[in-house]
Amino acid sequence: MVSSCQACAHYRDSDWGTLCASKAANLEFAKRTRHFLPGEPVYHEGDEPTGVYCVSSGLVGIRKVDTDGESVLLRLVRPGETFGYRSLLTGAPHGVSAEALKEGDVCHLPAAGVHKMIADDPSLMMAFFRHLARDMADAETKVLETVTASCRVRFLRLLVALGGDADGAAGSEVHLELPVSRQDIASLIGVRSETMSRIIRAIEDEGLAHFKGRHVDIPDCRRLTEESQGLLAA
Amino acid sequence: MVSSCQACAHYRDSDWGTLCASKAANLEFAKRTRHFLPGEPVYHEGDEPTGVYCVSSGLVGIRKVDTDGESVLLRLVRPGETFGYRSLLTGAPHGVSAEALKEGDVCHLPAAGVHKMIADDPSLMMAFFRHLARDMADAETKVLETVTASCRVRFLRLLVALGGDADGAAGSEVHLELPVSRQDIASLIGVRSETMSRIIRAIEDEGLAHFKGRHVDIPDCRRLTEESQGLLAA
DNA sequence: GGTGCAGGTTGATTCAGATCAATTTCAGGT
DNA sequence: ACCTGAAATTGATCTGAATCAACCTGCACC
Repeated sequence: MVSSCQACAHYRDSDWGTLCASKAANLEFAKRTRHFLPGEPVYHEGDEPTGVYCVSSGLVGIRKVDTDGESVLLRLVRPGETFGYRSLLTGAPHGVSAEALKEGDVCHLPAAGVHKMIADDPSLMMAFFRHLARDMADAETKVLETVTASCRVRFLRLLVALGGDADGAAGSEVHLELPVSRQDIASLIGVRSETMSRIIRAIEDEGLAHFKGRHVDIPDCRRLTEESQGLLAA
Repeated sequence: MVSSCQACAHYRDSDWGTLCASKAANLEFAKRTRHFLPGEPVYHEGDEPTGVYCVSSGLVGIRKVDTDGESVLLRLVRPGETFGYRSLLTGAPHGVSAEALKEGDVCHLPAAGVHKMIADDPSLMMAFFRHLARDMADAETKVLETVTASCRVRFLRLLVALGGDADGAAGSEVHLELPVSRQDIASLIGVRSETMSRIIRAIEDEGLAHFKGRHVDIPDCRRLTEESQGLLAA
């Protein structure tokens, strides 16, 4: 039942993409794939690292919880993406928790194999560094936005980000799917779910986008992008 | 006028501490130390990386600016700490800016030398990874706090962090020095300077701490720590 | 078909912190 | 000492988002 990592659709641009085939053999060794249902935890904050994880299918969320139970969804981990490598490589307990947000498969690569591969091929360490650097840049942007931008703008920016590389042609229509529940979207931009409802209502009323379940229709992609830059002019 | 890095008081627990002496010789080679006055920029967001920097004395601030000019002080870089390595190693332009917050010296180590040292000794790469991992953990904590904690609590936590490893003995008195202006402290916790004034006033009135310029006296360290955990009970 | 329940919506109200505006304090320069 | 400009304080007011409280869904399960 174990499918090869190298056969994975995302293999080439994953963190493992630069490993030469012979060394990548370690990937398969001792790999364990487990099926997760929405809400199931992969690991908790404070757990000791046992290896790294790679999303095969579905969606994983990285969450951090405050002392008083309040939590924020820090980021999403998509298929092909590796996570949990930070704690493994520093040896510190996990500082965040990971949970399945959608049903899917997550692979677990035990510590020993990962350490061996890193020793064999320094490019892997570099790949993890790059990955972490990208996440760090996102985190920094998030801190800035949380402090300076209104929740409306933060949500619009999220939509633009989810819309991906849609060309910015004026009037171009884009369609996208929210990857998670509205509650989780709210947690992702750091607002209450009630507020999330209201934001969506307002955007709907303005005709900026149309929401139906997790379905989003954006009639004018350009206009959305402009508004997401912040509403300076009245 | 160039003093040796290995003679630096912070050398051993810096990112360079694990380099063996012979390899560390590259550190001195081509190193340039420059004096900075408060407010002077080290590099700007968008600049191409030219090497890494190490704070010899003084204090450096890492800042990120929004499209509309609003900015946040993301973190402080203290003497002995290296910064700017992220962009150098990923090859991407700087995503944040760095500026001197206090007068002092900052060393610049050109790209070539750094790459050579990393090639010679993989432990250096690992040290940078650890450093980045720590910063990432801090950034994640900051995101969570900004969303869930009041600005009062955020400030108290900053005080506790600045107080460092003061033992938690009840009633223990601690004295500390704010490293930067109140404006910058405000920017660090993501509030307006007016709000900062009011927070300090309130804390002063409660007798939690006494402020005089950058001088802070904390009569009961334990109490401060408790309050910084969030004010659950009324 | 109900029944339970998580996910989502809507309204009324409150409140933390921003904003606007006016001073006051303080450090540096001449 | 005096002048100047930046840093800090203070007050009045406004507002975005949280909070509290119902009330709708749709959908899994008996």
